[in-house]
Amino acid sequence: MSTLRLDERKYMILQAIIDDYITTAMPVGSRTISRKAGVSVSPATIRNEMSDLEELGYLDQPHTSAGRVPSVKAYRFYVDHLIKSVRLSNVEAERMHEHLNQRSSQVESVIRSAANVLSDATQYTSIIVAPKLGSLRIKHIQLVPVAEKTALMVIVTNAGIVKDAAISIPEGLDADHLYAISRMLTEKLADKPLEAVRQTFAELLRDAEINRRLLGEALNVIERKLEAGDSTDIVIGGSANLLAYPEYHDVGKAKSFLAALESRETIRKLVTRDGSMEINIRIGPENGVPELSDCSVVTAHYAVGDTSGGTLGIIGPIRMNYNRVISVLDFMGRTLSEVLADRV
Amino acid sequence: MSTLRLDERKYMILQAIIDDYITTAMPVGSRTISRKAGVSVSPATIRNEMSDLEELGYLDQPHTSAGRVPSVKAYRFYVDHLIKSVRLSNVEAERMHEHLNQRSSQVESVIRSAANVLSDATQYTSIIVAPKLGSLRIKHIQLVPVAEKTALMVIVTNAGIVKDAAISIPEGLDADHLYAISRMLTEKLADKPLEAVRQTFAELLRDAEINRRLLGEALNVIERKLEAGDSTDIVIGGSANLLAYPEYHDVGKAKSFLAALESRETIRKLVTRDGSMEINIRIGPENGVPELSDCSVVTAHYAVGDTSGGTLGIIGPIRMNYNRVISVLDFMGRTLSEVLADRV
DNA sequence: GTTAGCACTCATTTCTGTTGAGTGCTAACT
DNA sequence: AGTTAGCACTCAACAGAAATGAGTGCTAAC
Repeated sequence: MSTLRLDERKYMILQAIIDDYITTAMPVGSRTISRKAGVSVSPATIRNEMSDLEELGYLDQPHTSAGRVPSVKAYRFYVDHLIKSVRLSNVEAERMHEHLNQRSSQVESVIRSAANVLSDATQYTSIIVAPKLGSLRIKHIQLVPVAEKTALMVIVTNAGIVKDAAISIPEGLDADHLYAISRMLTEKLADKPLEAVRQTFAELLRDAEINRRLLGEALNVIERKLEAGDSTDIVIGGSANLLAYPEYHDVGKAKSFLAALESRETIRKLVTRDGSMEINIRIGPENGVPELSDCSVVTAHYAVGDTSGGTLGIIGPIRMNYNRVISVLDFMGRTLSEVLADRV
Repeated sequence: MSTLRLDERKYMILQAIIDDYITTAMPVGSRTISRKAGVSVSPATIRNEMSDLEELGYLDQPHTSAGRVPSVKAYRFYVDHLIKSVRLSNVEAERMHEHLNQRSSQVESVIRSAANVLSDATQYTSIIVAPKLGSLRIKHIQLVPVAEKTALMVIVTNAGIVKDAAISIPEGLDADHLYAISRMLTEKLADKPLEAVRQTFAELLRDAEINRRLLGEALNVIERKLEAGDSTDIVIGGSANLLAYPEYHDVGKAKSFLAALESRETIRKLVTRDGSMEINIRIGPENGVPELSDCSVVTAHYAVGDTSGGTLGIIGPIRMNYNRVISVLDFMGRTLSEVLADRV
């Protein structure tokens, strides 16, 4: 017996099976495929091919007398070789663009609408991570006393993103002192990227005149806030969308999916991307979160200015419409970058 | 036939039925009640009483041969007359307290954990609205240029809450000007409540030296941000929790519930409270949101300092455990006020 | 006023056969 | 050698039918 290989016809059949399964969620039988336009062989022949594809690991059979279902390996092959980029219709592109633009120019709010647009357009669940602030620059720092021994440190960056954190005030520093320190920090740190900030701090700490406790705490806050984007900056849209699909008609599954979505930690793991590929696709177990091993995650990237950016993504059933999702993400990534560009 | 009245025994039976239905979600039959401790009459007698209660509108019968189910009117009566406040166990109170305290002192983050604690403790869905800022005081205002013609206006209030909004810069104002204006605004507005702010602005606008366009826009932003708490300040916890209850085993219902939760507008309507009652209970249709007419909403209030505060609430099935929910909300309201107190 | 007894209702469960989509294999055909 | 028709076989899904049982309402006795 000769070694099985994926010839031209097997490609075609595999693609037909996946396409059909993506829209119907039902195991695909040989007749269905042979009836398809462009296929001119009998069901029996298809069956033989299917049998080969199964042996090769591209198809699974739920039980003897059901049709075939694509395996994870099949989807992997599909997105690697069979994806054809679909252009969005102009009218749809227009509508998405509009939805993003009409809102206030606050970054937070743009991202929130983007999540809605994304989940509406795909009918899956969308995830958007606010821009990572690492390579952004500080515009302004202000220490504002809010209580006896507590001040609020407010950091404004060039992308118009504001971060704040409580910081404790050492003995003997009054409001005027804080004000002076704010001015000094703003002056020294303005327009510097994070790496330079650290160095500047090192220099400042050598200066005996300045309160070290306060400075240390301040640096700490800046690093924490700007480097490892903290937990407030993830927006999820359309979490209920997936319930429309038959794979979630089991309430138990629906519940565990939604519960997983509630953990910021899980989401963060999901959208952490390996490569710097334009579009990142993780199919089923590939996403690394066991609770979501029957979901696929597709992520893309958007830019804020040319220094930094964030991630946008879609999470849906493994049999998701990858073609469409990729097109939408690609378009949205660009649109988002565009809309946020004038914020920098 | 004498007019039907709710006598002592009917009270008891009604309460028993509601208690049972709350835990089992199954129509309650006469045998079940007569077997209960403290009841010493036969099922037949209970049936007669039930029949009366049904005529009075407190019970419904899904179909002839099923047990009885409490009506909305019954729940109303229950919460108005039959509620007995349950004290939380010390160990539980302790645990909740701990969960709130161990987190960072950022208001946002405290509220986020509070939502989680609340939904965990009740196993329903929790909603927390960040403090309304109306009666808070401004601590600091800073205009930070972020782009050619755009500045970010950052407002820090005494509760340590930071609000920001983009604002356009009129021609001919450079960074130094903005800085001066920030100083001036901070000086004039610091520690003033919103009502006084409006007046101060009126005075400032009379002063010809100051740029009116900018001031007008600034006032606008302040009012919008501080008065009608904007859409970013609602946190929802445990939205998946309700799926565990049989009333949501129908995926359609689950979906429409979750979809309703996604609309900030809907939520805002839900937590807008009529009276200034300590605890506000709206049963089923009483909550005013048709999509959620089979949910009950219980809300309470927490304080930030003694000037202002926010709302915390629970949304769950009509047959929710009101006793427990009320206790938890009451405790959490106090705890939250306590935790946030040192922020002012 | 209370309760036992009984006929009746009706959702739920269980069992049964039936249907039909689909497979795998074999033998004939090109 | 690859393709296809034919056929026996598998198995989930559907549809009744019968059994179950929780529950009611009514009546008559206590």
